[in-house]
Amino acid sequence: MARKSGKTTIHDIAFELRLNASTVSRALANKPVVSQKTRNLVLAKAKELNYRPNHMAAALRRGRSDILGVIVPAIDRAFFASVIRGIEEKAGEQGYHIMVCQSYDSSMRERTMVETLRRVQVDGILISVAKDGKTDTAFYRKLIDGGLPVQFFDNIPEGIEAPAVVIDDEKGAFDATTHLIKSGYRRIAHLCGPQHLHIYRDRYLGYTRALKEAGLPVEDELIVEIGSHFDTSPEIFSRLWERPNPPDAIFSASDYSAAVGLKAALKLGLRVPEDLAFMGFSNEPFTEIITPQLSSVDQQTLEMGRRSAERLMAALNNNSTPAKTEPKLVLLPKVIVRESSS
Amino acid sequence: MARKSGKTTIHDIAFELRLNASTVSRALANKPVVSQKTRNLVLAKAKELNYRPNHMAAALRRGRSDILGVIVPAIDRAFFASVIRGIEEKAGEQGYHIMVCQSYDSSMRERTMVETLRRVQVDGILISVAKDGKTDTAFYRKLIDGGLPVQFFDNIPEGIEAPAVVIDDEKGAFDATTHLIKSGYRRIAHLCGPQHLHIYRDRYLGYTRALKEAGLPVEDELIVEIGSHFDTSPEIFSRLWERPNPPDAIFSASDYSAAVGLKAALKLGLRVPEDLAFMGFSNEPFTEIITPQLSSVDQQTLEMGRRSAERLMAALNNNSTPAKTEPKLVLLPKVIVRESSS
DNA sequence: TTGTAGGCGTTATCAT
DNA sequence: ATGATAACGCCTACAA
Repeated sequence: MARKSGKTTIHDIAFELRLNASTVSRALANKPVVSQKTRNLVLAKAKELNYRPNHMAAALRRGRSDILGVIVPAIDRAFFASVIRGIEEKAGEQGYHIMVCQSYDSSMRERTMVETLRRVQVDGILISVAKDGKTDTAFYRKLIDGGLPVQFFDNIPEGIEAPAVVIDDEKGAFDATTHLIKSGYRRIAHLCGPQHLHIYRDRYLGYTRALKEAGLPVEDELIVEIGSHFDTSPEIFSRLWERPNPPDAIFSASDYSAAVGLKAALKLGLRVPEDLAFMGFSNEPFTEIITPQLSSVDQQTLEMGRRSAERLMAALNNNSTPAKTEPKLVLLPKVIVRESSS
Repeated sequence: MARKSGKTTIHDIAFELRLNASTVSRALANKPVVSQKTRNLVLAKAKELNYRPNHMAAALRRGRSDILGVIVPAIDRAFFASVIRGIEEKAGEQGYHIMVCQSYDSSMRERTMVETLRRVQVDGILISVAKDGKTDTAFYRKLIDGGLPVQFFDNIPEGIEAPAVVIDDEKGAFDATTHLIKSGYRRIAHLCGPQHLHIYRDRYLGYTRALKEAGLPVEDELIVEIGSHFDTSPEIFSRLWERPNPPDAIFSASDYSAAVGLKAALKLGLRVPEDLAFMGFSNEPFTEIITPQLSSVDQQTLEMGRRSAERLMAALNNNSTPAKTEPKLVLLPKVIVRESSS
């Protein structure tokens, strides 16, 4: 039994062994100085008393918490859930814990969360920036200059030198569009996301570059902007289809919009992919499940999480800003060809 | 400027104001004793020095961390991602943080995670138990008796009195099956999950009860066990279909298996739901997106997360074991009728 | 209303 | 190889 009623501390162990707390601390920390005999005694007594180290006390003393903060717009979006999994995996391997927050795509809330995480003394923060277009670049610049290790991923603040892990949206879109062209499609429409976000702009650029490199015209009337990632109004599709010269393929910046379009097409009696091909973006879990399966662009979410965590932790160990030399790591997306564009 | 180079502490504020740290502490904590004048001074200086409270230090002193541990099999499964969102929402509202861990459905790892979370001094733990059938009931009994507030949700350990939030799987299955019966289907097959898990056993029981109450026979050959939640081998479906007297509806304990079966049915030229109806379980995001849309049973995931968090925090505030009086909260699932069973 | 002092549990720096 | 002591930053009796 420990002396007091509460939890066992190193003092309890020391007391019972007629040792000093510091010796116990050293023994537990496996410092080479302590004698083998003492170490065994301590270890045995620790087990006997059901000792459980108080991580917070140690953290306070050492000045590091071994906790990483993670801020994403929403935990329950497949993309982020997967990235977080990757982060947790890698963090766990190195004895770090993660504390997850949601910004709900509000930049203001995001800043609040950053402050909150700092109070909790996280050693560093991983952020996928809120997509409300109100990112305060100055805030993040100050943050980084202030010495807090920050690692961005996915959607990153523009005009700022900061470590980041992103995927090459431009190349993903380029590859996807090129695949459609090589499959024989010529009038390829594009459902593009809000252009104030670089990820959607890049997808748009990849799309147009693919057309140009293939000698195909870029036609404005084949390009439709969708409200958001989750814009699923069938009207978008019909607007395209009711044109005199409709497209023979659709490359959407979002799997959701692609799926809705696909459904609308089937309802009209069109054959997919013979009459109309579809290509989405994100490789959402449902793409394999719908009929026909939706071709898409995989964003390497697990990898993104893993690499982000690795880089942040490396920076913490080197006691330097993350990846000062090569601040931005660009992952290569992968076109997954399925039934909708075979 | 703070005295030393590092972060500002209440001592820095006190020093500059020729006050004592305890006064600063009280002012910051909004204790009524401090004079308005002093409070204002402190607040102003705090802002000026960019003071940020060290939550860990306070936690160490007060003996509570305001951190809740969460253990789930996998963060990136839609079900858990959604529950976690609910937890984070509610926790955040009351100033709690969450620390998320994955058990990867290994009971051993789960126990390790519990230990790890305790070291970090979480105030309580929320757990959805690993589904490898190796749950160590004694471990959890000791845990709870030891005074650590634990709140289970979803998959809970059997044979143990512990606070839990679950959904009524039996009723969900009953309602789903009854819906099929009322829609005119008579030979309803069931794809059931591993029966050593109570959630799947309950679904099976609900299914059989519905048949019995409707005066329909329970036919063993219409019941097929699938390997896991994600078992998606089309053979399962064909095995059912190749019988002399095939089913006219399928109630699956998993949306994934239902979707695969649905796809196989369409490939065979069957009309859904005219020739064969489908009903899944879980209301996965993809159910709305596939064609035809899959009917399913919603599990109130967000609500489950919210209520779990609420109950745990209530227990923490009352300084009592969570919901001693009504340990198990049962949420009601909801049948969502879509095209596959209209 | 404010100051003093002690301690939360650990670790790091001395000294022995 | 071990012990004594101080400190991490905060909170809270108790005293003034």
